[in-house]
Amino acid sequence: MLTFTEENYLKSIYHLSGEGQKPVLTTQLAEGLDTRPATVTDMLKKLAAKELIVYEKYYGVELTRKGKAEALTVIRKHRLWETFLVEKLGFSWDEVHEVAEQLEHIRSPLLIEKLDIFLGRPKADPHGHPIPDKHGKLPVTAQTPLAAVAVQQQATVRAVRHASSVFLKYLSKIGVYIGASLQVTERNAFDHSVHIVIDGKKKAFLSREASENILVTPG
Amino acid sequence: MLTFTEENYLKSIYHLSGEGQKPVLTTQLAEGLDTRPATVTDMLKKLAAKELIVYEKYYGVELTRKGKAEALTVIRKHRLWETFLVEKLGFSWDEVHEVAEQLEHIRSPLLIEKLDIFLGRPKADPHGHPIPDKHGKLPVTAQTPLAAVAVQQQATVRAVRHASSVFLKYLSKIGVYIGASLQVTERNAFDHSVHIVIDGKKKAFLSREASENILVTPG
DNA sequence: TTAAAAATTTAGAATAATCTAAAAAAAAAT
DNA sequence: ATTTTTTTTTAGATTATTCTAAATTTTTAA
Repeated sequence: MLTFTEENYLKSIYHLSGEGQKPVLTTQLAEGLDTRPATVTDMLKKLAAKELIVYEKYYGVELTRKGKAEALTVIRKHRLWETFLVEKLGFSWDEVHEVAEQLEHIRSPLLIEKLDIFLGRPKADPHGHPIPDKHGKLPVTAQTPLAAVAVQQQATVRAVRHASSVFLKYLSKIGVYIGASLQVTERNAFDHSVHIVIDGKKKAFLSREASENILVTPG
Repeated sequence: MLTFTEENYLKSIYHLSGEGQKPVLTTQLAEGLDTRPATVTDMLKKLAAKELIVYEKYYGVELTRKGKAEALTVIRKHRLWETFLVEKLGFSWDEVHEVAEQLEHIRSPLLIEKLDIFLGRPKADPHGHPIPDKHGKLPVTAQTPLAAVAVQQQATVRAVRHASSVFLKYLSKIGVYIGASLQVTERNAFDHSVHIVIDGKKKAFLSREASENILVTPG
């Protein structure tokens, strides 16, 4: 059985590797987990001994099939709890992360199954992030950043990339939400900032950085 | 800030002392927390240093005002979560304890407040145990064990004393539940076992031990 | 009231997770 | 192709929780 710390390492490795594509470096993990590289090295040895990761000294770390499955279970729990907090308890999307970081470690397969049913087997959390099913399968989605949408094109908001509290609060303030219909009315050639119209009514201005972090589908 | 272990000690001291009446002994705690007396002694020193308990060597331990407040917060969370699991997720009353033991340690006053509202500010959990309000105040109830109810008297089930899984399953099987109307039709003078009628329909037989653990109000 | 039994504490050690400082390896730059 | 810089690992400690075994204190019983 894994400790909370071990689960956090696996989750962090999963995210930093880009769903398990590229190897993750010690310093990246130290940064992401707000700890020291030496601490990370110690933990990597432990996770490798448990066959949850493949760890090659000085090179980096990758998840094994087993490690990836554990990571996806934690991510599933995190996203289901976030959905619960917003849909049922009335949290706003910028308030849920810290609480879900705690709830994701609760151990009870029955609880997660019942929660999933209670929520209507949601496919995505309040930030639009896909919820893995109980076998760790992720729904595939073809989303593009708003930054890549051509002027005059219509698009629907599906997710946000980095769900930091300040970014989410900012989006709420200007009227951007999951499901909103956006049209890019103008793109500044100099800094790639854009003017948008939300739901055919509200106008807003977004920096390139902001538009990179809003994921949409055409139409 | 308290660790999970510290919270469990405070909760255990609260329960074993009978809501803070009598001092609790080292061995009692070791028994209740499934650990060794030596371990308990170590932790008691730590809790005393934090002024959560008054600890007198060889004599026993009592909660301070601060310790009692912490214990009641954990108990509040435990009972709210149990209520959620039964009322919203469809758990049965014998399945909730272990999960609530984990959930009770989640730290978020906002979460607890929102959960309390979502559940309609319940006064008791699925076992009939009173839920302290956010200030640690417990609703007072005048409940008596079924063992003390006279023959032919009518009574309503309000709570169970020891909510062990086997006992709860057994009660469900014979048809006893919180809110059920009971009548004691016969009491055996030898072993104090009783015959009861549930809701004027179902008949059942209960040992003295079982009837000691069912709490009722007259009528 | 003294001896035996039970309960409790102390001493010393183990495991997990963390740290700082020093050493070693890899990458970047001259 | 060296030297310098950066990254990573190792070595050695620290804190929290737990344990066993030995010592001590309290309680019970002869």
